[in-house]
Amino acid sequence: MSQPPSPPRRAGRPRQPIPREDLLAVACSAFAEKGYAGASMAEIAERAGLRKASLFHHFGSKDRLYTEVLAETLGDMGRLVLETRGEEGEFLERLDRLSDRITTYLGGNPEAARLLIRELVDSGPFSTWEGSDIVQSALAAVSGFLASGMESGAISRTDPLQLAWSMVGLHLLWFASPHVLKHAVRGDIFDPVHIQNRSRATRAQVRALCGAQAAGHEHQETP
Amino acid sequence: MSQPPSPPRRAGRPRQPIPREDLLAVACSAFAEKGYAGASMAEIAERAGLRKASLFHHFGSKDRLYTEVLAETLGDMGRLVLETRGEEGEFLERLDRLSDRITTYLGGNPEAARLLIRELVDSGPFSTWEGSDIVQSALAAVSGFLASGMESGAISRTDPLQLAWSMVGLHLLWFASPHVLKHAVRGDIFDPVHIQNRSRATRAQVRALCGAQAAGHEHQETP
DNA sequence: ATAAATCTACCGACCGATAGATAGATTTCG
DNA sequence: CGAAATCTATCTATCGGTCGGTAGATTTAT
Repeated sequence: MSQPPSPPRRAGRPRQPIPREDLLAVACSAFAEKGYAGASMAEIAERAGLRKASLFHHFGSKDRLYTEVLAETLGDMGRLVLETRGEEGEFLERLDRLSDRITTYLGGNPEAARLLIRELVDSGPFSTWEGSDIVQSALAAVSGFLASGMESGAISRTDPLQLAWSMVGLHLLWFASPHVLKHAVRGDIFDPVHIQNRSRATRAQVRALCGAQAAGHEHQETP
Repeated sequence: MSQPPSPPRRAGRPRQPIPREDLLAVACSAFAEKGYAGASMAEIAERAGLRKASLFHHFGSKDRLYTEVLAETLGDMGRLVLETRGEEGEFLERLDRLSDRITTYLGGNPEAARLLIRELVDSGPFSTWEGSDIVQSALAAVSGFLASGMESGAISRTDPLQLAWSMVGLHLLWFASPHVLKHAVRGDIFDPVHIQNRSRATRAQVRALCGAQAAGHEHQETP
């Protein structure tokens, strides 16, 4: 599972330093798998192929490393929503686009969903920091997007907040519980085939959840 | 935040021992808030008003304590599903009943949703134990229930697994992220008023998600 | 009834391991 | 040279867990 006494690099400035993004990627995977408390700096360092002290040299503290990792994923998701919300086109079409983008992103980044869901559930030391604002604004953005769909009559009128958060749960939990689903589906949910299946399913589910018609006819007449 | 040198009880057999269920309740709350890795036995003991050594006297190990806590909540949820599935009545009516029961349970047990979602997301040391089977069978039960609804034509025909897991996410995330929602809704989501709101919302959402008609008319004609 | 024996729930003190974090030496790049 | 990146070594705090003991409660023997 690991090479125990590995002196991974010799001391001194290396010919080729480990890229910062690689360190972040390893940390992201560790935090996603074990959570903030469960992942140790030593383990992250070992996985990345350097020593714990070097990790501290780069990031100062575990908090800052986690924050940096989280900000990246959180930023990606936020941008996804904002981008789709700002585009032109019919509402239902953009709603589909949003579902597809989220599924594609979460499917392509197996750590993202777990990392996010952990942060949302945690009441840890990060419930009051800046990242919390990002979550709040992202939630507001989704709610606003859905509300605009209700205004235009494209989807049923309900509480946008409740709808938004149910959508978030619907999207996140699937990709956040790969080992539970591993038995149920036959194989890895991050296989391209399964991702495409999920993509199709979520698009339809989100539409249904929002109270839109099935795909095919894009506008409705109110009876 | 804590009383530092508190000698909570004196040694020797107490006149009134702390009930086991109280210890479990405290542990449940701790595990729900901070996760398995984040919650320490010393902290649980302190919250419960005794010493760490006494906790080990009662439960033997952290693993066993956690297992006991989790088994309780997991059992409750499983029973909920099985019970509703086995009842008589129209499918949509039972689907509503299931939504209501889940919302009532999660709303009445603020730790449950977080504890469950943590277990589902974790790939920790418990992904291969007996509790995993409970999760699997619960998932199968929900899928089977939905499949029966598709057979009878009460809801649209899709992949029961994908639908089931989306439903789980929809239900769990709301009650698992109280501090995120605290800003968005005005107040505590575990207030009876908000629970009732959520109850109404989820019933409608689950129906919509499953591709049923809005509440009111219980059967449909296929055009 | 009462005294001895046992049981139960608790405690303080401790253990090895590991956590996050720091200091200082070393080596290499620019 | 000086800054950057890495190492080894170490610190302190805390982790899960153990040990031996203590005193009130319960049971048993006489």
